[in-house]
Amino acid sequence: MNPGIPIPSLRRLPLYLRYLRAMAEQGQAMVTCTAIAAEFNLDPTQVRKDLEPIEIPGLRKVGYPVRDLLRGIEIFLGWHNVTDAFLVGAGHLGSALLGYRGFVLNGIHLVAAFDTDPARIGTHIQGRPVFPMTKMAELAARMHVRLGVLTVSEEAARPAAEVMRAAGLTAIWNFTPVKLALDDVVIEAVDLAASFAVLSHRLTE
Amino acid sequence: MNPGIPIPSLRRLPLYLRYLRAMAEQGQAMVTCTAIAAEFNLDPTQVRKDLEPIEIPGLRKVGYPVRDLLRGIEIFLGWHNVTDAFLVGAGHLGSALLGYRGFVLNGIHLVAAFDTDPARIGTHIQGRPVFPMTKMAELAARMHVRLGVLTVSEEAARPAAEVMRAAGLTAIWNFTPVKLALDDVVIEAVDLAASFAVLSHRLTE
DNA sequence: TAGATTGTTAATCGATTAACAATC
DNA sequence: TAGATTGTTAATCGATTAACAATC
Repeated sequence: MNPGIPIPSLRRLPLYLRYLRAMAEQGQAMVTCTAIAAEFNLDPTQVRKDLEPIEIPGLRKVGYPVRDLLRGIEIFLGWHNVTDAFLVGAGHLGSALLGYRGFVLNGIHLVAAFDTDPARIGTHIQGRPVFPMTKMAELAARMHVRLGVLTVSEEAARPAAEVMRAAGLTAIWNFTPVKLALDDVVIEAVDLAASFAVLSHRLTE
Repeated sequence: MNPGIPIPSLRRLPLYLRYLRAMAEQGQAMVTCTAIAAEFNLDPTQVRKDLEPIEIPGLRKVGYPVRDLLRGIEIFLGWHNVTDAFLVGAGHLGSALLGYRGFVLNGIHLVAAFDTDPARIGTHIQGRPVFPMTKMAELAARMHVRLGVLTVSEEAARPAAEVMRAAGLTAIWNFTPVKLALDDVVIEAVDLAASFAVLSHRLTE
């Protein structure tokens, strides 16, 4: 029924959020679409369209209230509360993500890691315990975790995703190059190869 | 004049390439758009449109020659030769990327890392030497490197990008959350926040 | 031949951009 | 009031999807 916000708009919201946080930090009370658009080289009308679903009314001639808009975006994205998440695959990339402090600004908190490697199981990485995959279902239920960040190798991606589904996780943030599709699980991929393809092609021109 | 390939098509090519490599591995000689489309849940017509700029003619009723198409995509993306690249920022994420073996399939070879931290400079990470930022220009010229992978912290992003530009790099693959824009430098961002926004919003529904 | 697939043109859909009214 | 900005509708643009001709 409701067509919802366009994906491109959704992807731009974190950009605006970062800017608004900087403005709030500086004590600025109001901000215009023109200013936001100039910052990111966008069309002011596009910014206004993007902000429409947030439903924070602007003041004509003045702009939008920084704090309200900031809060509105956080709530719209579900970033106002921190969501606990599991990390699946405690290799190089997984360990890097465990160490990334910026996640809390996006409402993510990695509470535990899972791996198949006996050498890693039982250790702590960046202060988070590493469990065997077999413990996932029990811990997901006990800790009410429904989001998993998948950072295993290409070969391990499909079986690991299946374990995550079986453990009751309902969302997977997929960092592997494998295109996953599972019933009843929301999957979003960070596609490094796609991004690099765009860069590479522009370099060959 | 030439409108060029659409970005969405470009981003799908690595997907097809992976599939074609798997097919070639299995010794399959021909592949149809229908099969590729089924694999990735896409429209067969879309796959055909995406493959059009590769200019490898298909055979009606039979499909496309796997090896030719595979090679065609590699050449189209510039992935048939390995491009040497610098890693800028040898922290958690940078170290993870240094350890990622899949890059060679995308034609990237990280030959050296750069950092400002004296504790890291002079060491090796994943077999690659870590140099001070001040050495970048000299080494870029000597090694003919023009691509940089930026994995520094948010705060360090702009100055680091400026050093890269000054060192003569012409392309930056930006893993920081900062939106960069530099004259004469092609920049492509891996936007984790944008990706997570899509996932988060779907979870709030 | 009949059927499946490529190749290509047309129609549709959705996002971006332009135009402009409302108004503080 | 005049000018700047929001809010909204219309036009444009580009990508996706549908239709169909060509042909192996």
